[in-house]
Amino acid sequence: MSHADRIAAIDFETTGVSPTRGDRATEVAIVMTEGGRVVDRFQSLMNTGVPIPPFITQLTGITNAMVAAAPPAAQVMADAARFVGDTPMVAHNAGFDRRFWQAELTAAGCAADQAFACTVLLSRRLYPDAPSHKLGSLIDWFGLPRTGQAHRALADAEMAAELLGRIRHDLMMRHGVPRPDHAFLRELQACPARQLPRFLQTRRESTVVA
DNA sequence: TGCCAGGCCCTCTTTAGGGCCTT
Repeated sequence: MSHADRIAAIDFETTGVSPTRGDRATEVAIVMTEGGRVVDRFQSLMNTGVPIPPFITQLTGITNAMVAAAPPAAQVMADAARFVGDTPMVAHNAGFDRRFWQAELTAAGCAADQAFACTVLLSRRLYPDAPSHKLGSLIDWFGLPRTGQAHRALADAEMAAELLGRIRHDLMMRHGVPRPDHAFLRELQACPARQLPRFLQTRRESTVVA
């Protein structure tokens, strides 16, 4: 399997939704996939010194004591950046994780130029009849396994990787796209829903000709 | 507790409003 077939699924736990308003990451996890298989994992709590609101602790189970005992955020992010390298990434609601990825790497003095694809946008394209496009709801809807504690970074990154696998599987088996790589996923998520059938047909035809 | 932001997406739209999704 070629290195070019790698995609890294990432998930952050944070103190809130807005890094521009002072929210910081509390935990990051990255699940490395290659040809649809999980080949490596990265996970760490991180300490930014920013207190975690009580309702966030209730949601995630991550306490101020836990992050106080964790390595500094800059060290964790430097390790995460090395782990990812130039691998393209995917996240569930990628705009959120991309903002924290960029903000935390910038704060750590690292570059952050990885491309992101979004499993929310892809799921809305491919599964418009899903009752909900929340990560856990989609996992349950597909009957995919839940591993670990929901709303912890590694469990959510694992679920995002599973959802990505399901998306690529359906693109191949149901839509006839032979190699739904990261660049294709980004084209697909940007395609207006109305144009989706034509987009997929064009992809099939161009692949057959090639 | 759940607003905070940002972006997508739908509609009773486009000179707007509101739901969804992430924590």
